[in-house]
Amino acid sequence: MPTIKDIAKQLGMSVSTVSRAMNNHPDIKPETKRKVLQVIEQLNYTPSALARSMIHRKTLSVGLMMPDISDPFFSAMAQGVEEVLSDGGYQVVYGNMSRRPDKELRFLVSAVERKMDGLIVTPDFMDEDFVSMLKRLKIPVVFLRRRPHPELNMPFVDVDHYKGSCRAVEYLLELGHRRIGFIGMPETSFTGRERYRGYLDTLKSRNIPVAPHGIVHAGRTFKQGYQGMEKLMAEYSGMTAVFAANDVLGIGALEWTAKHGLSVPEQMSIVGFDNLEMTDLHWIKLTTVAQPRMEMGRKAAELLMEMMKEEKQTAESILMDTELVVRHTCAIAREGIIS
Amino acid sequence: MPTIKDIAKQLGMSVSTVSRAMNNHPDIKPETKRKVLQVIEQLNYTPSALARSMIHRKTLSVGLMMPDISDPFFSAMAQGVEEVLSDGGYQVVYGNMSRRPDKELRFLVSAVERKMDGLIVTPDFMDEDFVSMLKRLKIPVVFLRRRPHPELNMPFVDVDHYKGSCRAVEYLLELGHRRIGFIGMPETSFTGRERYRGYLDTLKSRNIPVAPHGIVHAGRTFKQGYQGMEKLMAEYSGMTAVFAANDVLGIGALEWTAKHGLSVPEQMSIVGFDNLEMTDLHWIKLTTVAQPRMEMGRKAAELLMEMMKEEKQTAESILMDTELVVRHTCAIAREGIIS
DNA sequence: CTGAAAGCGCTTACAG
DNA sequence: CTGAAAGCGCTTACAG
Repeated sequence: MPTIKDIAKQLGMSVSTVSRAMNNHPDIKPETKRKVLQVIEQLNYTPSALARSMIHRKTLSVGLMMPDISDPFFSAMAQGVEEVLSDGGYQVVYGNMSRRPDKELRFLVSAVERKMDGLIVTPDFMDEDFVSMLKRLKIPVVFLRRRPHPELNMPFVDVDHYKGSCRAVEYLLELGHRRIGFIGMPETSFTGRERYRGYLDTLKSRNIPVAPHGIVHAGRTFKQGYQGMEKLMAEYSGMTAVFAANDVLGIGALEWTAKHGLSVPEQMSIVGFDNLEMTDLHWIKLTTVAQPRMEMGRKAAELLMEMMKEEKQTAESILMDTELVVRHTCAIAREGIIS
Repeated sequence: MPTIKDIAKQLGMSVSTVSRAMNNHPDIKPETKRKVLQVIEQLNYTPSALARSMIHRKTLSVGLMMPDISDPFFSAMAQGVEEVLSDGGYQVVYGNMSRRPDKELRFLVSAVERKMDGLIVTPDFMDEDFVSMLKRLKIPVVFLRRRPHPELNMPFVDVDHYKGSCRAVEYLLELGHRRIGFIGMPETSFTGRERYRGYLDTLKSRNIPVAPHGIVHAGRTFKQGYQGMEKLMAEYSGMTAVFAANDVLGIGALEWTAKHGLSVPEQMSIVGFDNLEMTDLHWIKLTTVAQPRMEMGRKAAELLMEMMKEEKQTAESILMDTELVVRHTCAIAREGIIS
């Protein structure tokens, strides 16, 4: 690969002149510039971004830390991030954490070694090491679909899980349901807790008793949703509706009803959360709460670009709204208001 | 951020000594090394990968060009790539092409500017510019789920679409089907053509006439699969089975049967291709052809690492096998052998 | 074992 | 307008 020296030698000029020609500096004779550009073209020369980065003290690269890119939820966000960043001239260096804490740390180290200009992170483990590592980072960081540790003065972009969850439960209440079961994600996750809180608070605000037997913290898989539904059916008598804290659980619950001949929505209403692609399949048509996935990624990227441009370490967080997507898994409660 | 000079100054040593201490060079007094490491720790110094890369002439980064990361098919491959590369000490710089030719070109330019050590590419557009750009690249490149242009002496990792497709059609033949419809992807794609060829050749090899009305080149979406099925049902009389060239089309076809009360597999057998997650859903259970998605990504990464290590520009391509996954959408032809 | 010097491929004041 | 020189943050022969 030719270097700037080769170009200069070929032309019998100094490297400074060649440099000026490529960076369209005003102090250069048009004729000279033309000649330089021609030789550059001819020799197929591409300037080294490494050398430039050393001088300019920026690399035009940003790191994107994702738990699991093969999860459609994250890949949509990643796409949003990539689109706006690449339009802004940045390269995204993507790291798949496979939900392992050591990889998260390693990624941060790599980010400082490689002098990345900014970071968008969706960490699963915010332990001490991670937080302290982040604290001494000198570059802008935005959290995506995660909330930063309180000690970290960093912005986030997320959806209002609590509000979305309240809306889902309200919808069931509007349909006349009173005995509403809950199939939740692990309580260890922030998201899981927020959605659970929405369920609880909405029932309480309407003075509807919360039934301990109506709540199961199942997990994240189809199977766990299925088992959760099974448990609720066995233990929560009179239940006419279920709020599943995410679509995968909701679909698992639907599988249970399909296998056991319980008709949805006639005998059982079900609402999910996330609006995954597959919820719109003909056989599923799950009523659910949509999150603007790609849009979140975009917003995070825009926020980061702004921070990088203005060299700010923080900015206003963005809490986005969810939307209830009504499909075919909910109906008016047959027994009317039982209370 | 401190530099190596700061460390040296702090210790009253030369930068060479500091450098030797970090790179565990043998020519250094253990005591000195200890001191250096201590100050490094204390000042929280991280050496610049940029500076190192300039000297070593490698960046330990590789580019990954993907058409659309939000497609579960590609995201699984990307994950496989990322896993082995990051274990090998490489950073993957991921580029989402959004199926746009200009982005593909830009990505290649960026790869040479940034001195990436290697490239894994899944291009959608292999036009002249792209090929000539690739031809003058001095770094190893492996094609993933794509075949390189014949002028390019580069290896690929892909699945044998033709064979997989033959197997699917053979399976239907074994079940006694003779009038087998085909819902295909666009003929412009290599994959689409290969799978089509498998269908054609298998029928021919059994001396089964190929019915022009039994073939529709639908597209890639659920809707196009649905419409494709509709067309076949209207035009290809006596059809008892359908081979859909990918799962999305197959599911679209299934939606048609479900809506029109045609029972599967009793009245109609359907086989897909890809083994997407959702094909295993309770309501779908589509018999299909599985590709080792993550494994393909892994293999491509391993191939590339080998090429980078041995500074070879090419290597043996890898053609992986598919596997027929039998689920619930196929049954023995009711009419038996019509022929 | 340690330090001074050259060099990786550029850019940018500073002279002229 | 152009060139020589210094410098970005490192590593690596080369002396000593």
